[in-house]
Amino acid sequence: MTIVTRFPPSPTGFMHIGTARTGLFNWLYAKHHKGKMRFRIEDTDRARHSEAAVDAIINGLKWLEIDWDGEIISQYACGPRHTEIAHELVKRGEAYYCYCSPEELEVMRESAKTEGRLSFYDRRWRDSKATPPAGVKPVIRIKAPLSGEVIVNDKVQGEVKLNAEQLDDFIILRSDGVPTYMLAVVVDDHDMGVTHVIRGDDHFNNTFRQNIIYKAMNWTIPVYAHLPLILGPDGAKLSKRHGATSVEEYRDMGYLPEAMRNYLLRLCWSHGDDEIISTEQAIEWFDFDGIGKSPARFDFDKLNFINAHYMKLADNKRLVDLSMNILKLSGHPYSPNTEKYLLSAMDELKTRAKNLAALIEDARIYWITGEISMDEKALANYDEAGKAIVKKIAEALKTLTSFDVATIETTCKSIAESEGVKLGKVMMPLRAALTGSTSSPSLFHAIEILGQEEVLKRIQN
RNA sequence: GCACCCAUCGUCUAGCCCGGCCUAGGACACUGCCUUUUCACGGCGGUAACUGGGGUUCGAAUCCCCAUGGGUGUACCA
Repeated sequence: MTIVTRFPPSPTGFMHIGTARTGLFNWLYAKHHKGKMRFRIEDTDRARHSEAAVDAIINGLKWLEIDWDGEIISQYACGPRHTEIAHELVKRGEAYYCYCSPEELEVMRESAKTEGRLSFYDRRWRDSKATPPAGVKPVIRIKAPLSGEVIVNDKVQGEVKLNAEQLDDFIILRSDGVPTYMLAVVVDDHDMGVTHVIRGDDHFNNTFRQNIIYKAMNWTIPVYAHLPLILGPDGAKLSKRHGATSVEEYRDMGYLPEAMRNYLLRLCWSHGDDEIISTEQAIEWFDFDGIGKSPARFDFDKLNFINAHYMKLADNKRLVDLSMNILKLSGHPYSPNTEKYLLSAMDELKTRAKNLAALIEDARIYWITGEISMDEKALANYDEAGKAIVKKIAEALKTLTSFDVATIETTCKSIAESEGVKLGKVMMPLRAALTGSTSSPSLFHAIEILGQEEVLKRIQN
């Protein structure tokens, strides 16, 4: 039997980090078992629907380099089939029409609340022979079991039992004829041949309800795996106030997709002491037994560490291209030679930064143009004595006939010696003059990369 | 409120299912030293946890119960 998982996001306008994690796990599980992952857009909410929102999800997935099998299915487009099944269920005696008004339901809901019951609908139309009220469009409700225990077998959570009293005869077809989510998911998953449902734990309670539909249709219940949720650093639901929550934000900060995958994988899943896990290894190792049961907090520090690791491994040209995008995104004016400089300096730059936005910041010496504005610390280094030293360096550099790292270094060191100061006393003013800051990559390298003419011009300014 | 789930360093986790090998391991973060033209990187160290209380047992992080804390769900949303 081929294993079929699914990725069913609802188009909200961006791709949440939790959605990405679920997608990754579905993808890894399918890959591990040489199965397939289907892609379905849960676009039944027409009010919120937009093509741009769908694109955001697709782009997010593509950026993460997660692929899927077959066409993208629109849940909305499957509406007629959902309706058909709803009526089929009525025909089979597994569902029925309910003519309750919103007011009636509100009364039931209130009394359920005061009595501390979870289910509230009193099933008054379940086996009613009464004449339906005129002019009322009914909903269709499923017949939930009246007593006993309902059991969900979950690959992560284990066997979970629920008393049938907790279950309502929930609505599967609204009065306007639009199917509900509960019905649509089951029908789509069945029609798409989904064998394994891997999703967030927030869906767990739905599972009991969805199984009622599976049973009523006599369909095979899929294997379930409910993943613990990803929380914010403070343990509360991950939201915007914690910082970036969408994958595109991480992309734009210059995180690498392979790093994102590795980090997300390690939330709620482990393989012994392994931390750095390539996608190939992940596919080989991924299975349900490595998934933990408790929710995990999103930790930006660890993501940074993982990203820094993958940046060191990444191809220089690729990093230059990505950095240029980020530089453009930042809106800073930059030197026309930036790309060339970055390529020469990338070996060093990529070992220093946690992400590409930080890399660009660190690499300012390679892109700044015009007058350099110094920060406070730089200014302190660029005092009268500093200025004098920088002037001396400029004069010395001017006379060099060979402009390489070794010669530049020797030149600077001999100036320090003749001045009777430590090398730092020479380099810091120069750094201030060249970068406007007190931290930068190795100046010897940078000076070589920029070239004699450019460096002298900058010192002049 | 009710229902379900979870509970090891600040964080991610190993160990738990099949009690002794656990004076609880790894990683991030933090921190000390080394390296160093700055800031980083890197190398070598350090601090730091079994939520509490009852059982069961010769023995419990590991099994059971209760408490507490946290999460999720409770729609004619998805």
